[in-house]
Amino acid sequence: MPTVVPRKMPGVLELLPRDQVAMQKMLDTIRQVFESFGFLPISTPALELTEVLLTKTGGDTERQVYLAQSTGARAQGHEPDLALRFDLTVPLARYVAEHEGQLNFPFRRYQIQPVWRGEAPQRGRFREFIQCDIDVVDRDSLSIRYDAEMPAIISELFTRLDIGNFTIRLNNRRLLRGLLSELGVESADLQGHVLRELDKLDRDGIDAVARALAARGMAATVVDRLLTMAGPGPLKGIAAAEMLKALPAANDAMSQGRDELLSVLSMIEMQGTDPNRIAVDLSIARGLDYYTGTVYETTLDGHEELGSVCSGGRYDDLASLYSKSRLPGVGISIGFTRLFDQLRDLGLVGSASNVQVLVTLIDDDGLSTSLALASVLRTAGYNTEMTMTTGKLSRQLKYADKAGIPLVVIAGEDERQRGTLQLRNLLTKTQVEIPTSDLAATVGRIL
RNA sequence: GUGGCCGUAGCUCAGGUGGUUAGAGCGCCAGGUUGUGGCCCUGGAGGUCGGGGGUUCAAGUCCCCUCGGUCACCCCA
Repeated sequence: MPTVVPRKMPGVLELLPRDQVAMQKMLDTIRQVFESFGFLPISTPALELTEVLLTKTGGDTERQVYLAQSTGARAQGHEPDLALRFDLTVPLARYVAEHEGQLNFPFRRYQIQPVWRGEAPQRGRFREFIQCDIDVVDRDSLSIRYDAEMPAIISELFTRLDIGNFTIRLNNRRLLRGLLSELGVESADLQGHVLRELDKLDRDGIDAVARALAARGMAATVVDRLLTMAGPGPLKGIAAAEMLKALPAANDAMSQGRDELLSVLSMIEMQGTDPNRIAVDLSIARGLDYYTGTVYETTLDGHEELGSVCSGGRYDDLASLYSKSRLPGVGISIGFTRLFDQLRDLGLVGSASNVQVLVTLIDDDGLSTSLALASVLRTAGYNTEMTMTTGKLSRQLKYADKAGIPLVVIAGEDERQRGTLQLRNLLTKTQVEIPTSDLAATVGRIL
């Protein structure tokens, strides 16, 4: 009698095989696009030393990190010295600093791995989820041109994923900081709060944000000027450039940020990226404050409520905690698990088997024939499953149907005497009798 | 970390004011004559009503505690 209820920790996504196939296809597409832009794969261990991972003791981050230790260490009363990675950026920083001497700069890496966060799980919030990250990291300085490459990658990626139209929103944190300091919002703490409120313009509307800012102690006139400049929403093409040029260059940060954004826009145009996919939106800020320049967010048109599905930005120094070298970079990240889960809810991902053919077994005398046919199909490159025990044909067909296997091979006594087989297509409900020697070629024609 | 809602078969849920052997749909299994699936028909398996305590002649139904799930906020992917 079972005594343990089979259940898993909340906040993890576990799929049935047909959905898992769809997920892997999506991951394959992402990887192919990353590689097509010349990014190299790396993989880091799930567990990092706590002294490495938890150096930036951000209060919230620390609260969400899963600590780990061996049972032996625990029995001896030691504090956990290991922790599960909560993102891919900190491990990248450690990786680059550790292997700096052997890497080829500018270093372009992609990384597709799970991360863990001890959150209160809710819809779209997971404790274990896959991130797909790319970053370009260089020593001393990194050209602004790399900032323009990111939207090209995002655009190619979401076009290939074929899940509808999307908008890549750009902003520049330097510009925002300059704007805030021009408005007298100087403290980094207050700036952080203001940027987070600005980020909510989309969701909460201008009035709610104005009230929230006023509650932070900002004067009404300042709030008004801020929302006038940052609040016109996403602007595309000429309108975006004109809006930027009309901004007052009140300080160095503002003019530098604005120039960076303008040059990114001009590079994007040169690359031939679809201009309808690109918008400038001065309200996006990204929560993380290690971004220093360009920032990106991507939303799916018509599904803005999902939030950003691909975000990133430019940072001044990736690994200041681990290395004396100055390592500026720019990168983007896809919260893949959330994206996949939401797309599945919206019915935007398919579900299929990766098994292409089922070879049935009608009677034991046909065992060697069926085994040979399955072998022929596999040699020809088709994913083939074979039924190993005889059973009613109706059951074998039902099995294939339920499993999502499109083709079924039937070779009973009659067919064997004729040197033929039945090839049934479950999708079209059609069936042809063909010579056994034609099997691979016929399957190839159908699939 | 703060606050709201919910816990009855594998899943989604019914079960007025407490009262005989707790139900439905879907799913699952087996049949509907010998080798053709998704439809239909018949039959079957499956629940100590999250757990513990209390009130009562009697509790899935009322009260308390506890565990679990879920949503919003915070923060984020």
